[in-house]
Amino acid sequence: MTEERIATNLRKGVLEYCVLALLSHGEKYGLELADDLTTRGLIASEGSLYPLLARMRENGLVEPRWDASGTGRPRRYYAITDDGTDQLKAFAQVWTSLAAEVNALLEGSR
Amino acid sequence: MTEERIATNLRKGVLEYCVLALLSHGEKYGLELADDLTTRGLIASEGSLYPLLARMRENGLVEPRWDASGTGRPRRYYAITDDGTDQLKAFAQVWTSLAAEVNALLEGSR
DNA sequence: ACCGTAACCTTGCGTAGCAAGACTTGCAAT
DNA sequence: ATTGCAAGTCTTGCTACGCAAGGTTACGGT
Repeated sequence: MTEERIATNLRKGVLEYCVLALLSHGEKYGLELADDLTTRGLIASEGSLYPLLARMRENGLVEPRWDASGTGRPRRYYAITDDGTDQLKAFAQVWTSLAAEVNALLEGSR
Repeated sequence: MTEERIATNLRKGVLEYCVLALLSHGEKYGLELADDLTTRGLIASEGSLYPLLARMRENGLVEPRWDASGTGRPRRYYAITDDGTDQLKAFAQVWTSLAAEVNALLEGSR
């Protein structure tokens, strides 16, 4: 309950870059990303991911590609773009310094 | 520009607990908190802090006290409550595991 | 024909940070 | 006295994002 609320707000702003980090290893499709992120505790449902992927597509951070070669419904594979890679680097810097500040505060409060 | 947008979203959900952590050392008043948090890069302006303090007050996480003994305008000092201390502990756990996941992803993407 | 399931996407909602500025109070200089 | 300034508190309007729930498309098994 209360911990879910905490986690929900923590995820804001982190998720987008976790997707980029995952894609930096190679392309993945939607549900594959969703399952991975759910396992890691970074999303609560697909409802967070698909709107996010749409935004990232519009902003040119990822490049989608339909693949209907397999069986079942066609999958949409996403690859990271150069812009996405740049954003990922920028995020890593901001994250590192913010995480350091938060850790310092938490350390000090014990 | 872009880094500010990144930081803005990262701050969501972190700020409330950074305030609790700061108050766990002893009570502080509004602008004192604001200056400290600004220095640490955790808020961009007081506009984030005062509404947050109002929410935390309503939720019983902090206990305010007017102090007009000194010089200048009266200050409103905030102290952390038992509920606030509990929330801070809960946050520390959620934060630690989420930060570990994010760090793992960033490590892996290099 | 029907159902389950994988995969994709949409809608409506609540929440939280932010910029900008309003309001109040005390003090100091003219 | 009056003006100006700075410290301090709070409000308004905006935007962005995660989420739950549900809807859609395509295939395979019975």
